[in-house]
Amino acid sequence: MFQKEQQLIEEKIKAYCQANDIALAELKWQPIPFSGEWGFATSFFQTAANEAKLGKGDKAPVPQKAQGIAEQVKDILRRAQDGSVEGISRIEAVKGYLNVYFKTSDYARRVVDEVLASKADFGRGASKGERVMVEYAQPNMLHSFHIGHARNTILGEVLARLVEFAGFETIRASYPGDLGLGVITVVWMYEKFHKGQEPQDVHERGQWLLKLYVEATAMLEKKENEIPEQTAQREAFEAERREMYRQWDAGDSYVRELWKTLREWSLEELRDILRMLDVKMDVWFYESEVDEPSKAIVEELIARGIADDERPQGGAVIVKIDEKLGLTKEKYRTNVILRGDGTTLYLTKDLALAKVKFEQYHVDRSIYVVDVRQSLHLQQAFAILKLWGFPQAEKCHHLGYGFVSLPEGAMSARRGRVALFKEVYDEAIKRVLSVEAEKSADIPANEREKIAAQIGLGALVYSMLSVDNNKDIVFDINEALSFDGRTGPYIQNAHVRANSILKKSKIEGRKSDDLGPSTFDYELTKHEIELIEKISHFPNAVQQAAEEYRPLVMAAYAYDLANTFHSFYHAVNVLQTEDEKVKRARLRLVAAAKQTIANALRLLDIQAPDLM
RNA sequence: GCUCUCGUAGCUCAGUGGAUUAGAGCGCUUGCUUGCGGAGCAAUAGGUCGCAGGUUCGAGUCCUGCCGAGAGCACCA
Repeated sequence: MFQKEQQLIEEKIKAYCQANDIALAELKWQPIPFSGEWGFATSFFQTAANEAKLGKGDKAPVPQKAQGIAEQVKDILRRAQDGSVEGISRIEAVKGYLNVYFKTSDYARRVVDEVLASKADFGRGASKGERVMVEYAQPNMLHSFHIGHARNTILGEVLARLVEFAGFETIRASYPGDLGLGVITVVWMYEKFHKGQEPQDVHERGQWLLKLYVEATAMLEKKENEIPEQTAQREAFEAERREMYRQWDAGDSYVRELWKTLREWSLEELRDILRMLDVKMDVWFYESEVDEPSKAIVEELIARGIADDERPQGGAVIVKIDEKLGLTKEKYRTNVILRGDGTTLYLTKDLALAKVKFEQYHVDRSIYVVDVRQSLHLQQAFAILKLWGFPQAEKCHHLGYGFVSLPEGAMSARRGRVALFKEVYDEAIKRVLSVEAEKSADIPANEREKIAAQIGLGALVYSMLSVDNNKDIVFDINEALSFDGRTGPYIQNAHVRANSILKKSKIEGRKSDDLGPSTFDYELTKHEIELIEKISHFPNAVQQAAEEYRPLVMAAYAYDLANTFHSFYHAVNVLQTEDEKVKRARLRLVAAAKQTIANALRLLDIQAPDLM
């Protein structure tokens, strides 16, 4: 926000150092980390170290030398300052740092004016001229959507929002796993034992499919002390399931139709959950549609000498990745891209899909939001893409996320030991409603349900985002749905309070939103200053989160901002401010804070209600 | 055996080269509502940043080794 001033000063420092033969190191600017005044700072430690290495000047320790340089620079800037850098109040040299302070009123006005002028676009980055595809939401079909899938989907969506807002053209892609033996198992169970029994509600039906899977798994699993009849029964079922899978593979129309119907039920549930999470996919890649075309790329890779066909020797089609890359130490190893029987694998399909992403969607960067345990597979895929000659392979990125388990142990779809997203969601609403009944009796009942969903989801979503993506999570519903402390509702509450002040100020006589210009030409309190400072960092937080592909950066920022607002709220009573001019300025500051909190929450895929 | 991730307060986690004093939340202790909403604020207590070396003017942050935890390693996804 203050690049112009920074650049001007930087030029003067460079000119001075050049004239005085000082080996200036790169200037890294940062905000001055003390509250009370604003400005930017840079240190001269590296420069002093450079000087020391060259044996110039006295033998003073580096910190002392740095301080000396900072003082020289300060003097030269002060002398040149008259009118040359507008908005700068003073410059000082402290502990090897050069601190450049802004004029308080100018700084405050510029920050608040910019937020209120840009509104929902405050913090949006300039176009980067690159297209990014984020692939996420790849649940296995017919197994219902659990809390682990929710972590995936939330991370993916927030990442998509971040890169989009930071300035990348963004494509959201879902890749549901709609084939395989696990899927057919449910079809078989349905056809044999449950045809026509399905519930009508979208979510009940989706969850019911998971129950069929659990039932089938129990039926097909070898038990201890089986009597011969049981063994025979089990083996007969197993044979039926395998036969159905074979028929599906052969394109049998009856099995295909059944499969299509169940698959659609499962997709309906997925689409509704995405709607609940406010996720709008641009592209759907179904595993079943990628399967057949992916076989063609195997031939291409063999022809190019990247893959080795060992089928004549009774093997499979493999890629010796390390060898082809000329690596001596094992890193990517060797992997199979086509089974001996000619059927495809996960890797086969991912390679084919990557080709589609590059050639049909022209993506420059490709992000995969996938469980960390698949890290090696994705690294292998990226390495093969590189061998294949795709320059975009360098900009493929695996955003891995840690395993989500339950306090009682790992989730297991086949055992039915899962925390279903919809069930957690319903529980969240229930809990918020009970809090609402106590704290927000004045909110009309029909509004409460909607707000409860926003707050409940806010808690759940934030709990998924406030832990670094590569960390495992033990999903404890009481922690995830906590409303106190470092949580989604805490941030939402800051938004509600800001809104409450603005609303009340209008009721008390103000006609419109227009508060006139901001004039911060009074002595600002510490809390006002900290709030303005925090708001001004939002654009940087957006860029950092997007560049590092780390939703956590934004989650942490949003909490910080809310925390600063809550402190301000308690320390400064806006509506009771006597001086009209000061009151107006403070109201504009509150409006700017509300806007920035709303923008941050939007990036986190969390609603910002006006009441709660 | 090899590869990757991680080890920071009682617990759950931020912080990945520079500033007085390593930060939050939960839990503990104590204050604050006849004040814009207490889903809040303020204060107190709690840390040899796994261990040992090294690089650097400067290391929780980078490198090496060790210890400990988890994950992955060719026809599953």
